[in-house]
Amino acid sequence: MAQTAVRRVSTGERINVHDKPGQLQKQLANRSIRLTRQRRVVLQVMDNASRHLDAGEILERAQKIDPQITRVTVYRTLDLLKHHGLIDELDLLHLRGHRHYYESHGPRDHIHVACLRCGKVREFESELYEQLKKQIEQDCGMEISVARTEVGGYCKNCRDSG
Amino acid sequence: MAQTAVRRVSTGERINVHDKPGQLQKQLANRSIRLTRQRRVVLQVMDNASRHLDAGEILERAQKIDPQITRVTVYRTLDLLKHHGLIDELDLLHLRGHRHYYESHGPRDHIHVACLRCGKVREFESELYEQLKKQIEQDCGMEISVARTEVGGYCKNCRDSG
DNA sequence: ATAGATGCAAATATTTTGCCGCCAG
DNA sequence: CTGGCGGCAAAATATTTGCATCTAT
Repeated sequence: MAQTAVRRVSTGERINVHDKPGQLQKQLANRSIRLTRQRRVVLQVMDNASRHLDAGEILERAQKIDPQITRVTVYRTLDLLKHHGLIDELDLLHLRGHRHYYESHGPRDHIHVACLRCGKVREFESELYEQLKKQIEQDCGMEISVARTEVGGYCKNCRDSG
Repeated sequence: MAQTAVRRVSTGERINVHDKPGQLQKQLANRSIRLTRQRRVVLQVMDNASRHLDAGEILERAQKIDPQITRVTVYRTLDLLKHHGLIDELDLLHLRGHRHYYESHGPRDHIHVACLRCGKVREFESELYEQLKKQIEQDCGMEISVARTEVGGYCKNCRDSG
């Protein structure tokens, strides 16, 4: 059996830690991308998010910090970050409609495991997953730059109570 | 135009292993779900599709068979099929905007491997993937009912020519 | 006969675009 | 200074819903 790591939050520099000053912000600076006031705010929201947010939620939080930020800017910034591979875009199997969710891209890929009944989403890392990606690279002659896995099912709790 | 839609597999990999037409129709009948004229058409389109279609494309094809079918019915039917686990919903990493694509759910899960440059999508099956899902079920106490993996990268061809 | 489907139109939701003034570098 | 960025409004897409009517079973 391969080694497993469930919900590991301390592999090196996992993000989403309030105390750490903008991991994302640094990344952008490194790439000499213009850092505007609005971008700073969106980055801050992403860096501090402890769960997956959709564009609307990101806008909400951003406006609490700086009410001037508009929806359009949020979309444009998300697009920027996405194209630089700094955030991932998920839809969590469309559990709650056709929204898209965003999370800052950690150092290691993880799988999103969602309960179709209670909606809880759990993150899962596995050596097996890394192996699978290597296999794909070899067998398909591919250089993988993004990988996304989303799994839906019923958690123990929901099976018992329903 | 006749309904001679032959299943062409562009990636060299086998796609829908259910060679018999009307696999979906049967499934619905088995579940004693009302089979209307419109549903038959949408099912036929899905069964004969050789590539992933979005809602608009499904509507187009359906209307070629029966012009009376409306967009709304397509959405409602897709929803029905989705909730019965008979089709999968993908977004192919939003390679071409935020559309959603649908494919009839074969007997075995496969991974979608897309080239971010040329856009070619290949399907990939692996025992490793099956193991990974088992691992998730065990470690998370989950009963998995849907699993979706989409991978993006650059294929050999594009790396060489780019 | 009747629960459930469809069609139509309109409402929602979500994301993108054109244009112009403004600001970070 | 200046080219990229943000704001505004409106457009383009995408999806859902209310309601009257029709139909598969």
